[in-house]
Amino acid sequence: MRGGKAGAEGGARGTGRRRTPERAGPRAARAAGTAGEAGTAGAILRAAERLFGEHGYEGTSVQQLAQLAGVNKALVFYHFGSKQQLFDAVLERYYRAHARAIRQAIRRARGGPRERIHQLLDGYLDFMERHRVYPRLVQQELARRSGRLELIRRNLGELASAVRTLLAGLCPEQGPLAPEHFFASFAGMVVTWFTHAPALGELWARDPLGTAMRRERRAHLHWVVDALLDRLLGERGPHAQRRP
Amino acid sequence: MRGGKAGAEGGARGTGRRRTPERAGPRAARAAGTAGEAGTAGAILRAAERLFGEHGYEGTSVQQLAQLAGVNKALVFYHFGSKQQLFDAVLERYYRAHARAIRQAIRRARGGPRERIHQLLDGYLDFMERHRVYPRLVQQELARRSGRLELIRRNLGELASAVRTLLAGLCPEQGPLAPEHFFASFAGMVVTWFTHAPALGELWARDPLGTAMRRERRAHLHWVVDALLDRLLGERGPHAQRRP
DNA sequence: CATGATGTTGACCAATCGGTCAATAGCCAG
DNA sequence: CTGGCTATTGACCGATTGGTCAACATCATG
Repeated sequence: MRGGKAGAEGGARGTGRRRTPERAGPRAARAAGTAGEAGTAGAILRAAERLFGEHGYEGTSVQQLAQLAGVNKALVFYHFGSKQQLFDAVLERYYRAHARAIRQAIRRARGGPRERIHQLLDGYLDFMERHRVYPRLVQQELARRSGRLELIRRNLGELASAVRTLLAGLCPEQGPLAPEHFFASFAGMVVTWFTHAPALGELWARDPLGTAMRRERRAHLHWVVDALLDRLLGERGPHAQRRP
Repeated sequence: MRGGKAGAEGGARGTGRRRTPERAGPRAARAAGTAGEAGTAGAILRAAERLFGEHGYEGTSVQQLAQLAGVNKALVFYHFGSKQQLFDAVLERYYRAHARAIRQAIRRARGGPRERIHQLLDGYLDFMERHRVYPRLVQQELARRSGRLELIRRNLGELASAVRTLLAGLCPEQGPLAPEHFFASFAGMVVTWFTHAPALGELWARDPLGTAMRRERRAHLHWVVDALLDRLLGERGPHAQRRP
């Protein structure tokens, strides 16, 4: 807790302004549209996406935010109510975009289970490549105390249930080969590639986010998908588990 | 940049103190020992490990640090010079412990390549389970501007080269099946399990860090190792690549 | 006891923090 | 032109930030 009235309550000083906390901007951000958000609020939002993604919540000041957006600092509070609510708005936007991308990838998927899984992976990778600060944002939110976990859960839930549906019948429902583990494994393999990109680049003297390396990574992940699916299908037969 | 002289330079005001920045503590932290660090400096270090790991660098104040350690705030600067240098000390300690654990796992490994790989994975998991804030610390450091990338590279390098040695002859040296990709994949699968634990727990109503789930996860990862190795070995034969 | 190094303390600093507020600019409807 | 509404501004607030400093405690050695 730092600065300010530390609670937004307790004021009611002199003027009759009752300080309704639900206000938070010009009529709920322009009809709550999913538009590209031109104008002042949009500029602030874009600056927030970048700075929160690069420096984290605590590492970003409202001053920097306003400066990058090219607007007055007070406008941030006018349009979004508080720094925390601005952060929530940024997360919400990303989550919506992510969920939309996942749904689209599932809807467009064609072919058998194996092909559909490959297409879902491609959709996931596409989204990550288009929104590179997103995994960092999520990770930083996870690290924070009393983060908006329900937001994350809602969003992760969409992807997780998609994976569970796709894997239905291909793997056991419980134990080490449950869909949850495969979901966590692939999310991990994809996400860390982006969050650890600076260190991996330093280590290999090749930019992991460059075109060539991204394509290579994609091929690697598809190869892993096939390897796991083959073993999964093989084990449904007479094969025994290797490491009990 | 926030507070203070904002540069530690340019002072030289009045007093003759030339402000040698190399000072930073009581003769370089008690002979630079790897000891358990009892005493004031140790208490500060332990508090720093916890708070930096939980709230991140920017999210932790020197005040909180000193309070948790039960010492005066000024002592933090006396023993470690600055907040940044304290953070570096914490990272350095973890890196040393990590490198030691990796070396030990490699030295103790017995059997053929497959068995050695399994044992290295176990060693990696053991370390992560014992130091749960470590992956968060690394991630937060990665996200920060002008982080100590060389520190991370040195540490990641040790593990990466171990993986490369173990995989030598088992996989191509370049392309989507290069050791680097397998290294990144397994690091990702392990690390995200810990960094995303709160969200995954919320999602599944089971604690990913609980004993049962940790054991399950370990079994899953060993299964993945076998699946990938089998396919890798199979492809060295007459098999063709599935997805060109 | 005197001395000097090593630890420790609380008061203090400028800068910055998130947030508020009265004044105002712009604009459209009446 | 006049209200009334929204958007914008700059000055301002108390709290907290990382960091400094002179005074002081502690203690082994001369």
